[in-house]
Amino acid sequence: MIKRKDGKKTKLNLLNAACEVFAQKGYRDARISEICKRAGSNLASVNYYFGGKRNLYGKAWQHAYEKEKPDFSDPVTTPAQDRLRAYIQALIQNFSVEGDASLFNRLYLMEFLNPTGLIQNSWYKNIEPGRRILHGILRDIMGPGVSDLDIKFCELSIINQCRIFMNIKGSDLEYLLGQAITPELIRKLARHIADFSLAGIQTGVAPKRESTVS
Amino acid sequence: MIKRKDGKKTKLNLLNAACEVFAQKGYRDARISEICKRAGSNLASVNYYFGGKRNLYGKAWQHAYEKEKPDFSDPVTTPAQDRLRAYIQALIQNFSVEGDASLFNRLYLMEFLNPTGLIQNSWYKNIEPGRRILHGILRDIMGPGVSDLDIKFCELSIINQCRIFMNIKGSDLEYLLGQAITPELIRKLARHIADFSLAGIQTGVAPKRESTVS
Amino acid sequence: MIKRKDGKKTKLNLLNAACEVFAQKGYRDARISEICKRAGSNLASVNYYFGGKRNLYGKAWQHAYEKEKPDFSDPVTTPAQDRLRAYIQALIQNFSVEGDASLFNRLYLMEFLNPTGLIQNSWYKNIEPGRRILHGILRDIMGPGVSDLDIKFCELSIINQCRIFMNIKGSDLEYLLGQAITPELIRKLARHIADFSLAGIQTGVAPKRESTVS
Amino acid sequence: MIKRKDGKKTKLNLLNAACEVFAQKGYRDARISEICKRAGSNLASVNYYFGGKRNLYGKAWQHAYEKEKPDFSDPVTTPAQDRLRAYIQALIQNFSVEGDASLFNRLYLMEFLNPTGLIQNSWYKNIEPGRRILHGILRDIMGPGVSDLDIKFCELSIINQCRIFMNIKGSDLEYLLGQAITPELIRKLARHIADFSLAGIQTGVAPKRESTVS
DNA sequence: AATGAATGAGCCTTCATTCAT
DNA sequence: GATGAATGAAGGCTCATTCAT
Repeated sequence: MIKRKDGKKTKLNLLNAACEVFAQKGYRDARISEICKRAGSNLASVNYYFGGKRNLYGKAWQHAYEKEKPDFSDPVTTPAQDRLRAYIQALIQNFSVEGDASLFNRLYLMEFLNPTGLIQNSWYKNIEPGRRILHGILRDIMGPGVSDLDIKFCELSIINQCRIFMNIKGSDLEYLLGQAITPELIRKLARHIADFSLAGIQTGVAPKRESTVS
Repeated sequence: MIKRKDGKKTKLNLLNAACEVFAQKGYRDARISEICKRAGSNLASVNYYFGGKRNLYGKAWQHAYEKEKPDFSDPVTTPAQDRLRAYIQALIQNFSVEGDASLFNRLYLMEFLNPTGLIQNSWYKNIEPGRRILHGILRDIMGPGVSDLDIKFCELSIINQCRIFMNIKGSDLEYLLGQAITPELIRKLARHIADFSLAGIQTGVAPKRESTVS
Repeated sequence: MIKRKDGKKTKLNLLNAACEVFAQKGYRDARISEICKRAGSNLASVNYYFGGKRNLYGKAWQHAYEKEKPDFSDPVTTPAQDRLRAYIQALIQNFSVEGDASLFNRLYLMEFLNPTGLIQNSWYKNIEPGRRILHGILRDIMGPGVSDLDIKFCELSIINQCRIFMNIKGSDLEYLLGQAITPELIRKLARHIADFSLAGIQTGVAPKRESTVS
Repeated sequence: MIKRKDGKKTKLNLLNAACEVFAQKGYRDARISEICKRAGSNLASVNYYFGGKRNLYGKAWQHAYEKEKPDFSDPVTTPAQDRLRAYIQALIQNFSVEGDASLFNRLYLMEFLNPTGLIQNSWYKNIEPGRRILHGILRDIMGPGVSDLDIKFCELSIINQCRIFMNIKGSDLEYLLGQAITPELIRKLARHIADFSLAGIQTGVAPKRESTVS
């Protein structure tokens, strides 16, 4: 069963294995020997296909993002508030695959903590597009009279609420909430965030208190 | 020949140096040689005083927390809403020392990503107390009729909003907001979070919509 | 798609590329990947055509010698002293192609320093023939009364003088002589060696001092 | 017998072992594992003491030179011709330690063939001084009327004659000469070179033929 | 006949730790 | 009590070679 025709497959195996191991162990603690073992390939294959551990890390990062890219493709005809709910739902799901920080999010934090310099412009390429969609939704809700900064503050409020799973271990979250994390609970949480945020957004609209005015 | 008088001082130097290096490089990339050099001590001193790199890491974690512990000691007589504003202010300041993720927060994320098992019960000992205070404030605002889960959801919404600096590089944040991060901007942000959250909290109170009811 | 028609050509390309790379980098530092790239052939072609790096090295050695074999074919009727001058001229040119040690000479030194055992009897096969010619010339000049050892000493004196370029970098030689190495200078040098040697040879002739007599 | 006090000794052992192994195998083929084994030290000791293989190579080169530095310290009152004989004797001995190319000469050739760039200015620091002495001797013999270039040509003629052992294996030389290489033979050879050269030198003097005049 | 995919052996280096002082 | 010398373990990478096509 010694195959010599699956160049693409082996590469993909390595990529997947790398995502898991890098996300689990971090760049330095990740052993290419383990990655190769999981991918069922030779120890030298990482160098052969990617030219080294560092390059593999960069490719794995991108690969993980592609796999988990959230889908925000709601028709513009949908009411803005419903679009926001869908957005939050997608985001929180994205952040909470498997209950713990998802593959990509772990890699994102890794890069945040120990920048390798191998992920060039990740923010602009990967994060920014999704944020722009949120910006559009918020503009629709808040109206043209609101300043861009106020909208951006709301973006941050919403996105960071959705990042629960990025900053806390599933087990700790369960301890805190006093109950197991079920899909049902996550849905409940998404609804809370949406309600909470829609109310918060109103603050920035209409009567326009002195709130964010210096 | 300035020897033999600074047993405690050397230990403290090591601790401070360790905080910096661990926070900067992460556990694996941190070199005890660098820590010792910064502390102005001998290469073997880490082993001598702490018995190894792993133990030093644990101690450094605690040390960093003590140094940055936020102060939530508002008198209970203060109106709950004002206490919440103060709480948020303290939290965001804690998270944003120097504009980037603070020392302790970096270590917190490190431990989150690569649990060493050396930080036993850190959550319960260090994070939980502060959370209980927030819980109390929210209970005061929302009243006794609200379920504990609803309050905890609000806790999460608030805390995570304050964690902005934990998940994004200062430079990326500046790009996003379109302006430099000044103390003034941070105050503005804190005010936004307070306003946004106070509005969001109301959702969970009074008319009690079907919100968090499954 | 220019395949399957150049078996011989590819082999020759490999041989030439190998000479260059081996001479430039030495046996160990030479990379067959580079040889193949220069030859415009496949990475596996070396093994296919030559059965491995070691064998290729041996073939390249021979190939380089054939390409630079000096021409000592002066008619025996020419006066012996003129034949010596021509010999020296040929030798020094052979050793100084391009101003630096020539291809073959580098390979010769390589093999001298790190015998691979692949160049069997190189001395006897390649060097010896030319030396015999010199021996004949010297015998003609010095006469039948001179011992073979004395003649051989003169051979060595002459040959080694011609080996200037084998032991010193062109740039160092220029520094030493205080001028650029031009064809003109090389001719001057050849003339010096001839004059110098012809005078030296006389020592071994005639009056026969106690010189080389133990 | 585990010693912890012989830092200097271990370093010296490594240096000596390195000279041997580098001279024997060349830079690339030399294994630091073998060097360490010969020095009776740990595999990591090369990095500890020298910071890597490359640095060790540079130090070994210098070390080998110091060990074999020829002694040309004849009083200036000695007749120039005798000083030349002594010089040649010293040079040929230097080049022929053990019958084969000596340690330093092998390293010299290695560097000549595969410049590492680690031997900075070695030529000027190590080779040049000895050459200047020869220059002085020749100037004394040839008189002030002779051009510098003519003297330098003679330098080259002499030095290269002495470099016999740098270019030919001892065994090949024995084959060529038809006898074993004994100290007696080497002395005889030195005498030949001196006689041969002294005669050659005369060419460049007195009547000043058209010799080196283009 | 000739090639590109894939491999395995081995080397240099790093670095936390230990030992003798 | 504290230090500098020295070590052992292990990891990433290189590269000639082999295999299946």
